[in-house]
Amino acid sequence: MDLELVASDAQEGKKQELKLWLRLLATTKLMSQEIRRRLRREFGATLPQFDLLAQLYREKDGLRLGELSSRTMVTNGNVTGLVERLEADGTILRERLEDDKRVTVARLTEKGRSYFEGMAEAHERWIKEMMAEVDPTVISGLLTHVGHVKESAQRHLSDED
Amino acid sequence: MDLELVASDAQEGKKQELKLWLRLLATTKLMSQEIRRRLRREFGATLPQFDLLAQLYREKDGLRLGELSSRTMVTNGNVTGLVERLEADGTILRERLEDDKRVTVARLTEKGRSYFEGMAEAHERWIKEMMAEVDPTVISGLLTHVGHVKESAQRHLSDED
DNA sequence: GGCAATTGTTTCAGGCCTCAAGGAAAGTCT
DNA sequence: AGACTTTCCTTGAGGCCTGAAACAATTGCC
Repeated sequence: MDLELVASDAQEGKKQELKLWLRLLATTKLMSQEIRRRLRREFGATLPQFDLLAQLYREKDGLRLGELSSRTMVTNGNVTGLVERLEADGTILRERLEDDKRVTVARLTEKGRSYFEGMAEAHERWIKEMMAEVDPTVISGLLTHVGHVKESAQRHLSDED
Repeated sequence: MDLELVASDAQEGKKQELKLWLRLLATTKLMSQEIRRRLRREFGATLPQFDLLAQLYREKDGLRLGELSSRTMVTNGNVTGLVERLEADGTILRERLEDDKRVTVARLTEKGRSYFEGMAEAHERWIKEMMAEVDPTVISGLLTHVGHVKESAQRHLSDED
């Protein structure tokens, strides 16, 4: 094609990032609303709870609240409340360390363990169902490219961490 | 490579959708936390407010709350509160229609208009900055492929709409 | 016209979320 | 030891979010 088209492409391309961002946002919002709805209906759970339980599931010895907070990208203050509610209905428990009485460790109970397994199985099924019409090649392409976006974003945060 | 590898690839591929989902979620969470932080610091605004204002910006005659709700993917009840707060600090105003007194229309004020323009300019800059290290080709590939994911998800919701 | 169903918004309870400020335990410095 | 600083968690105010129930105005049906 000619220079004119290249030029207009370049201009058109200027807002590509913004469009991508809006589309990413809309897509994850759509999907998480659906997941939320189903978690609620079928398990009486919320997405943040599911997320938190998933972290505890793979750590038999439990995690300190601070670790939980950074792994789930949820603020400390918020973890406190989440953990309180989950402890109240017996899916996890919480105890202070003897060595260092500042830290609290949360751990899945047996009940919590099997409860989570049921949810995880359903959750994975739902995701596959929602992405059913997307070509597997496209999926793995997205996996690496979304990874690039994440890494780029990570390097451009206000304060480093 | 041989059959074994193909087979193991196929097995490996089984959780690709789940991985992609988690990565999408983590990426948008990371980016929106950053955007939120900056909107707050530099404009005293929140992301949902920005989103809502963006919709009103392109509709000079305003929008009914129901329209706002579906365009921003925010529930009706939530729109009520958002609109109340935005009206309180004078960026939008709200009025009932004469023809149909059930409907309320929200519209940007002049103040709101220029306030939003400032934010929008910064917002776009931030997005480009965060995606700076991603190849433009990759960006446009993502744009279409994330679109596929969205469409697929849209066709697999519990209740149709 | 009068009653029922529908549409558009608000209200409410419960949970999520952030930032900022508080308190308690452990480490550090002199 | 006593005072400073840091680490880990909790609290509190303000806002976002959902689903369900309440209300009000409009439309449809007889």
